[in-house]
Amino acid sequence: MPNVAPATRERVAQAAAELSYVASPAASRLASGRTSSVGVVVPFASRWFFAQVVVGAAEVLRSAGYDLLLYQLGDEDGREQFFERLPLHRRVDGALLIDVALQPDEQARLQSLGIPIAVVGGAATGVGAVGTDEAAGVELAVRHLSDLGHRSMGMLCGRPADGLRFVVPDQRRVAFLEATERLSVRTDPSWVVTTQWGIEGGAQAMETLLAEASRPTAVFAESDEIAFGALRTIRRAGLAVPGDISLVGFDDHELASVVDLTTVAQPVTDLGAAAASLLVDALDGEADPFARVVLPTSLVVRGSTAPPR
Amino acid sequence: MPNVAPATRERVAQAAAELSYVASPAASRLASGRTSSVGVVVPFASRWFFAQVVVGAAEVLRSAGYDLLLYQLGDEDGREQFFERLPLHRRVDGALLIDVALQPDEQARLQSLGIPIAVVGGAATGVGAVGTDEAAGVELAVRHLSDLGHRSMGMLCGRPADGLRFVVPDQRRVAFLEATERLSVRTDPSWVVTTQWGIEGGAQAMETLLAEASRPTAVFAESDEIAFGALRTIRRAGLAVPGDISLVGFDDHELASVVDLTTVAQPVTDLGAAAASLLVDALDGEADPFARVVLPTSLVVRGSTAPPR
DNA sequence: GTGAAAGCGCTAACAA
DNA sequence: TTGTTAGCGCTTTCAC
Repeated sequence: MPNVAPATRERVAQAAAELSYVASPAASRLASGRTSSVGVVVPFASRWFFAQVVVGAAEVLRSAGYDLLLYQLGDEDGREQFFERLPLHRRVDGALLIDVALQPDEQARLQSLGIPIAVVGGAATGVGAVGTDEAAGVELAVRHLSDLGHRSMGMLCGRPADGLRFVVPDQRRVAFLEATERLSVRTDPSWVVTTQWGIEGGAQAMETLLAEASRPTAVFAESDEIAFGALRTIRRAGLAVPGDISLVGFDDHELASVVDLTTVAQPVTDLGAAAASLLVDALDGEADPFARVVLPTSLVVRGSTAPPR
Repeated sequence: MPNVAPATRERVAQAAAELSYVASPAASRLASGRTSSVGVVVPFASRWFFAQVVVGAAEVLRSAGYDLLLYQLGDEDGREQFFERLPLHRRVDGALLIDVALQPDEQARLQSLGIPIAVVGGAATGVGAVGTDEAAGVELAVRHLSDLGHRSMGMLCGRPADGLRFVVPDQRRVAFLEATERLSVRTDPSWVVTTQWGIEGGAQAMETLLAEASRPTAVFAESDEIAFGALRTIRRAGLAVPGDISLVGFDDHELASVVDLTTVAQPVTDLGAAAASLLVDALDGEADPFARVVLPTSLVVRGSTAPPR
């Protein structure tokens, strides 16, 4: 309605507001084919990293006028069901996957939705992708320890329960092996232990490592949560951090400061915001829907690292 | 289609599955007036407690066939906008509010949606409500300390940033005062310090408490996250836990075991699941939509409490 | 019990 | 430009 006096327009808008009239989303969706909502898919909604990313995405989506439909994959069964039933079908205009390593068939299934897709972590083709510079971050950790004088290092890697696949863990393990080699730091296959993701996993992994005949003077944990578990094991074993073992994590979890953990910080909320922006731009047809964004990491030195004895 | 041979019915279903046909949600919504989705409203999606509750709710909602629309209030501005614009309007069949202390006008606004509502934490009338037995939980903490021989106790309370209102903090503070009185434990207004919610808030609150001329031998923190911050301050002040001060938290946060914190555990995920069930039942017209569920707490004794010196 | 038809409340294409 | 109309794809009601 272009030719309407501003005053009239204002009054109409006001009346609408007072009656709290809003166009029926259902009718609008049916007629236009647009849902004004995007699906955000996470393996586990409660894990710190995912929750942070969701927050970043939520803010961007809200101000762009999109509703946020949250889907939690959960265990392997849930994951299969998700890709089989595709509950996003016809319900969202776009999808945002957080740290879900897409198998080829899963990706094909997803593409069959015919909607723009963005991912955080991982690098599927044909989708927008944002992530942190994993290799650089890992190098930051290894170099820090190396600079302190550590010549032998181990690593604690996480493998999710129930066979769920992620992509970031592999990237970090590979980066660790490359960085140690580049810096001529000694490591050993028996010092790179993989267990279940999370605190309990980290605790177990460190138990395994401590049970080895020899052990490194420093340990890099793939995530702060794994490091937290490792910390618990080390302390319960009567050893001191950093006296007996230096420990570095990855994430800069909000509790890292409480346990005085040196860690590689990544801009977690920004990851979600960036991915959501990518998606929103793609939905507006305003941008390369297959863009790739890499965010930087930084080292936060706290009290869990020191020169070796 | 009642009179269809089972075999035929099966074949049709299979064909539908193969073509991955699903009824258009938009059309279905428009025709039926039902959206098959519920709105879940949280102050901050990334805080541990809220994320846990959302997970509990998500699982129940998913298996009941409801989509989960996530709304994050954020700061006071966001909250006002939410209640003014009511973005849930005509988009959801029901709403689940997590720890949002409803002002009378806000509740009225919400009721104007004309949909079933359930809340976690707090006890608005005319809605389904689930919560933990706050008073009993606080008593558990105070009694534990009292049993250890502590005759003086302080408390660290959280006040959210930006004037956002919650209801649970007040309940816990009142319960603390009642419990200490009942057990003849000494406390003091200057020992009950309220600051911003969270780790940093807890750290500050403990600084304030340590600056007092006299101080209690034990401290109860309203939440584990506040306790984590307090722990950091105590350690940085060169004091020992539990040597100099005993500390008890509330929640049984997944990291409580890492810092060896004695705490009052509450079934966080169950809260979300119970509230979601309440809502689903109300939507099915199968239950009292104003039901009230109270879940129990339990004491988890770890290493942050001991008899006073 | 079965099938046809009339909306649900918008959007978009079209005619005026 | 502006107003009109034909769907969008279901659900539900109402004849049959």
